[in-house]
Amino acid sequence: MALPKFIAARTEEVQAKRERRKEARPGELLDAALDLFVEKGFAATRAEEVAARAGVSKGTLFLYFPSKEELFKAVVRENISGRFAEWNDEFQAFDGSTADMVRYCMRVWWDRLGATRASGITKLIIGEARNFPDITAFYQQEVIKPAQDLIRRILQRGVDRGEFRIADMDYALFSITAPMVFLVMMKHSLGACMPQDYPLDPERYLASQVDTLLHGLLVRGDEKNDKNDKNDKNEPGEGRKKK
Amino acid sequence: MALPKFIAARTEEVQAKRERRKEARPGELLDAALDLFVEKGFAATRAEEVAARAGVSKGTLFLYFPSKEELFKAVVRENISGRFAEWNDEFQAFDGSTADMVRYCMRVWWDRLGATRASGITKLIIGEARNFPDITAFYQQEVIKPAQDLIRRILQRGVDRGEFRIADMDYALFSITAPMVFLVMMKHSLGACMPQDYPLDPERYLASQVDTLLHGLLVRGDEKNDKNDKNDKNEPGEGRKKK
Amino acid sequence: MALPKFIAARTEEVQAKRERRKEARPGELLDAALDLFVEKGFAATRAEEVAARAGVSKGTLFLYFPSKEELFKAVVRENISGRFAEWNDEFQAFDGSTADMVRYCMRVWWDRLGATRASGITKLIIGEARNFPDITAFYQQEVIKPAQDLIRRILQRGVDRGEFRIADMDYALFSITAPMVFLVMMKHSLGACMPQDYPLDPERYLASQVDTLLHGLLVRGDEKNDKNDKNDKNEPGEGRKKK
Amino acid sequence: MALPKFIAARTEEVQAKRERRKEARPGELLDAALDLFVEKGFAATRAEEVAARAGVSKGTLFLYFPSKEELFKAVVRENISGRFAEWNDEFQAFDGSTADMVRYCMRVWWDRLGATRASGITKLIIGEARNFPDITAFYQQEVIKPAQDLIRRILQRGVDRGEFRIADMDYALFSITAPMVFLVMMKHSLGACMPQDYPLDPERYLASQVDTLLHGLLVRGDEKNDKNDKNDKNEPGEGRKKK
DNA sequence: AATGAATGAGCTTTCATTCAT
DNA sequence: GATGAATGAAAGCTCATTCAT
Repeated sequence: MALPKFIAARTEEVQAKRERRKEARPGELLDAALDLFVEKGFAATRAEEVAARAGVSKGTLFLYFPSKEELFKAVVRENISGRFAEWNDEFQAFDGSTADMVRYCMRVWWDRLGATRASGITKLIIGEARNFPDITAFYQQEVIKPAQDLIRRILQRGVDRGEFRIADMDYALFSITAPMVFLVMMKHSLGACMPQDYPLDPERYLASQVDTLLHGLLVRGDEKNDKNDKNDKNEPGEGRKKK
Repeated sequence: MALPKFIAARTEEVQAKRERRKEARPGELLDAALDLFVEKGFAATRAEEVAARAGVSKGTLFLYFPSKEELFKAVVRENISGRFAEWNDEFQAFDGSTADMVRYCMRVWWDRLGATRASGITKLIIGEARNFPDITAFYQQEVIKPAQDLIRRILQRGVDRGEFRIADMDYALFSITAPMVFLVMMKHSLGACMPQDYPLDPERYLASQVDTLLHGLLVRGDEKNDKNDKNDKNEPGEGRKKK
Repeated sequence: MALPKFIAARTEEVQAKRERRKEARPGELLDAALDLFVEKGFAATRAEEVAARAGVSKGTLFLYFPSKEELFKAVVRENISGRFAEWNDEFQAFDGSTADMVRYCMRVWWDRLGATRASGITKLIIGEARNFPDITAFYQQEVIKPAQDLIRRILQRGVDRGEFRIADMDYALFSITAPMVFLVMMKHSLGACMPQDYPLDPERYLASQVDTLLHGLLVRGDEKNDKNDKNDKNEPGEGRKKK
Repeated sequence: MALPKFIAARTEEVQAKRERRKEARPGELLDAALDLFVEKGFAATRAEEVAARAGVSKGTLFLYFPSKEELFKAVVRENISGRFAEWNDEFQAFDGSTADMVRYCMRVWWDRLGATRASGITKLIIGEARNFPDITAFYQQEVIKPAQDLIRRILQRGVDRGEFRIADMDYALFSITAPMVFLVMMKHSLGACMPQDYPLDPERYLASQVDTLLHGLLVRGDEKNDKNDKNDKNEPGEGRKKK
């Protein structure tokens, strides 16, 4: 009898929220956390702000994730490492030339990671790796190692099939990751430091880097072979000039 | 009305400190600050730790620099922006081919910045630009703009002398800075994330990037010209294969 | 990544505190703050001490008030400026002679402000106005101006009804506020400097000051009118009809 | 031989300073300290600022005064308590009516203290007495007590000579000091809080307060006597013979 | 006598995490 | 499950005072 109108008024609203509770909560929190971690970095992201952006209270955040660090790990798993299995399968099933496989790899990386918010995590790691050794170790094991293994397998396939000639596998790996790192830096941080808008078109940049790389990697005699392979269905051809 | 909490018989120790008073202090503090800023970033570096590393107390730091932000700016001036004048003069006086000038520029950058601790400041800026707008603005004005102007002048010289053919100056600038940024990331952060030590030889990496770039920039007919210019006295030639 | 430093078995104590949560907190903090601001002044009052006196921790204070300055403003609003509306209404409804209105005003001021802890805020402002311009501006706008306007309206009513003859309104205002200020100084500060207890009876002092003032303000012909309204000098009679 | 020109250049300048050293130093420091204490209060006045204003270094200040508190006491002695002996003699030698003596007292106070910077010390004491018990005790003993004794002697003289009729000596004292305190508050603090410039003429205010007081104090039969002595209300007559 | 570099306790404010409801 | 009030360690900066020169 005391505050019936007030309680009644809140009931519907609360009801509405209950609908998407339990299962939705962690996802909303991870989503908010990704935004904020990418925007501010790990240390500067406040737990309360994550909760607020997810529409829940601070307490609820810690109900789902025992600490800010665990929240971060969950964000990484959700957005990056959790997908390696799928990608591994995808590349396992790939049956074009290895040159196309490399091109496809680059493109998939850009479409599914590089161009998304998730790439900001790389920037975050670069900035804060040394301050959070646990996170660094986690990232190293859950992201960097699998990614390198994946790329390494691709390159090794090229070698095994006589398509690639690779003197130093580590150096080759690095030639593939370097442009990725650079693009991500531009996108998430350096771009903001530039006086004018940088006219960097990520897809063209990546394509040109890949081509440069391939012409160094490819066994010379096979070069024309590569050209012929280019139109396979997985990678419909790079001939575009713009965009 | 604070009371002296210690009567102290550390006379000798204090004596030793007085020796290198006033002139030495700011330098020692800047040195310690550079170390810590590079290691931990701006936000995570505690003023007291800087002071401790310089062998003084918290209060002494603020005797020389009115705030952490001013300390950071002083570090940047000391290690980067304060040197642009000298570099500008150096390039003003350069009279070889512009291709050699670009090679020389890259090499000078690596020797005097990239290979030193100061390059860590770039990593710091990448990680924290968005959280400290004042610092970003300062860095943008004191470092990025002068650096771009310097490089732009070099490229323009190439164009004016008929050596270079440049369609888009901004894009050309970016082709020069990209490898710098990438190297710095590897050195200060990603390297620590790598399972094995990356076998990246910075000087070879830079040289190869420059060559790739030049063969795109150079006016075709002048290409042999460039080859001839290579032996100018300022930068006696890049023909080395290793290291 | 702070760690809980205590596991704490103070359950009962905590229980008791939760009882009067949220609604009670701000009031308790304002109460403690008023005590300490009056006792020590603004600058010398430590936030932690306010919190401790309110029975909460340092952090809790800043949960309710974003800064020490805002805490102070809230204290002023709670104890002084928030009451002007009510007082304005009260005087709007007054329908005795304006002389009685002045006496009533003095008495109300003493009963509701002068005699309470809140009057110590005046002492604080006197001592620290020059060191905290923001606070001074706030106090000037939220307290001094409304108070002067209120008194000015009373005096103007006397003039409009032919009861008072006032040459200089500002000077007249000052004649009313001077004894208030003096009493407050005695109560909160000078009294503590006096060797013996000062035998100052505030109510008698105020009544005598008012009478002196009125005999100067009153239009001579009305003087006997006024005389009729008042019964004794300690208790000057409250001819008001309403409220 | 090392820096002869530099040393020579400084010599003259230093020489000039030596001229007024030793004796002048404490006076300059007291002068600067009075300014700053009055402007900012005791706690908020920084020792270094006092030294700077006196043209010496921080260390020198503590060479002459062992602590900020002692500096303050010295300021009080220099500007207030050190003068009581002289004033006592002056009043000892006075041989006009006691009414004139009271008027003279008020005027002398205003001319030599109230109207000078030194009156700001009263404001300072009001604001900070409770925070600095040592200072309060000192002020109480060195200023308030002598001042009260002086006034008390004057009033007692009036009683002894049959000029005054005083029921309660403490209350009478207070009637004399109240206007002094009020004027000082207006001058040093409240004035700054007032929206418009207050039209308070200190000398008229004091004269009128004294007259009001005297007509209450004076034995009725002597009243006409007193009337004869005074000429106009702005300048209430200086019946004193000496000095 | 004079200097000023050095000190460190002390103050306001922030924020991850806890826990009674 | 969800909440949000409460905590307290930690960080930047100030300033009276000391003391070797």
